[in-house]
Amino acid sequence: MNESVCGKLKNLKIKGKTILLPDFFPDATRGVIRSIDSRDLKDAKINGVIVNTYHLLSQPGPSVLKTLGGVRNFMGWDGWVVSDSGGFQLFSIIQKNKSLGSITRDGVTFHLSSKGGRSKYKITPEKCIQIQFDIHSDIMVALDYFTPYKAKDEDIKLSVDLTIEWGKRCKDEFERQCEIRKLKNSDRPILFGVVQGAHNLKERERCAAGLKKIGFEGYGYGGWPFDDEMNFDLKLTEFIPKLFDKGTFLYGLGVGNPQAVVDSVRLGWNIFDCVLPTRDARHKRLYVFTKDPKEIEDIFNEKDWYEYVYISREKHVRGNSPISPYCDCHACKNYSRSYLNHLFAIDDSLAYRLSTIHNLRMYSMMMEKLRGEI
RNA sequence: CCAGGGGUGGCGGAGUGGCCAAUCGCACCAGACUGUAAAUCUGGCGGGUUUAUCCCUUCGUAGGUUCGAAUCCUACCCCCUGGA
Repeated sequence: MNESVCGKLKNLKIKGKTILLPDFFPDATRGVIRSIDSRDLKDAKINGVIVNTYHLLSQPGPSVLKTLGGVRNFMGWDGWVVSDSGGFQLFSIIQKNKSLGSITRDGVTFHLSSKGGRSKYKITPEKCIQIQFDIHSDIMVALDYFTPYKAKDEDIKLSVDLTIEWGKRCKDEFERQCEIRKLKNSDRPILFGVVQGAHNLKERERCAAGLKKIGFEGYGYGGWPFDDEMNFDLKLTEFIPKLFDKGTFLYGLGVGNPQAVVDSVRLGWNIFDCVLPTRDARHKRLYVFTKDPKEIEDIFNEKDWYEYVYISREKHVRGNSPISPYCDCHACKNYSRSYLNHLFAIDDSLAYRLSTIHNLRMYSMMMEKLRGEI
């Protein structure tokens, strides 16, 4: 374990409350963790969620969120809320289909609403921050320019240039909004910048330096954190924290599967979000510890401490045991594998709910383990 | 008993002389999913091997026609729908 970066940041104070670190916040992209509600989230010991600025801009729209007093009120959630800038999906979708939008120095224009229709949206760095204030999130993300892993050098350079430029505009707008809203220091959300640069370490370094100069309260892992073989890129994950002072708040955007989260915590990252546990749940892939997490002595150095259960397999039709004997989630406490298998077989939405609750509880237990609570 | 329709791989259901070991769907098996265009997608799914526009067995049963039959003919068995 790298003691110089690991474990330095034990908590983060925002708006007078404290986030215990590390933690994992699942993706409530559109203001909901698909198939479950805020109470389920709380019961699964989830402390925070990340919502998406672009998706919420598209629906329900900032004025609705403003009227409702922010997304927390809107979704009946009293935990932490991170708002992602929307950069990632905009860029990744435009890269898949160029007709869906365009990118200029001023911002991103996009022609697809979350309804599937063809409304037009333009997100500039300023607008991105304004909407995040309407969302009323605790942690905000500066608009960044995403590049895929295999990006060409010139694209990487452009992405770093614009990520820094937009970062500055976001930061300025952030300060302006705090002023307009007369937020005291204890009421302010925090804003972090995103380190781009793809696989190019020099560009990563340049991006980190540019962002540091602007001065954010944290920094995110941008881009696609995988190597050529689609393995989680540990080299990059280790490299980026070294570009910042010890104790800097670091956010692993889109990270990751359980092993990637554990590895990233070891390397100094503090908060994570990823669609995997919730999407996998809906896709019938459940996560289970291979032994009681209390008995995992050193999760950073152990292997095979978790595995998948493909719950719709025929072998679970008569499975009288819970998904996991080491799990205290609503699904494991009250239902058998057999029942869950049945719910999937008949396509009942309860299958998605119970599976999602379970996978999220697995993640929250993993985080408890990483915080040394169990 | 008469008339009509039909029996195809675990199931449903295409195919109606060669390109058929047989479209497709379901089920089943093995996977993928990483700041959510995703309750989605990929591959396998008769057997064998020298892995190939190869061999064997298979489209109710038994014969037949044909260079060649799931496909045509005959008989038989079974199912469905009307009628006595």
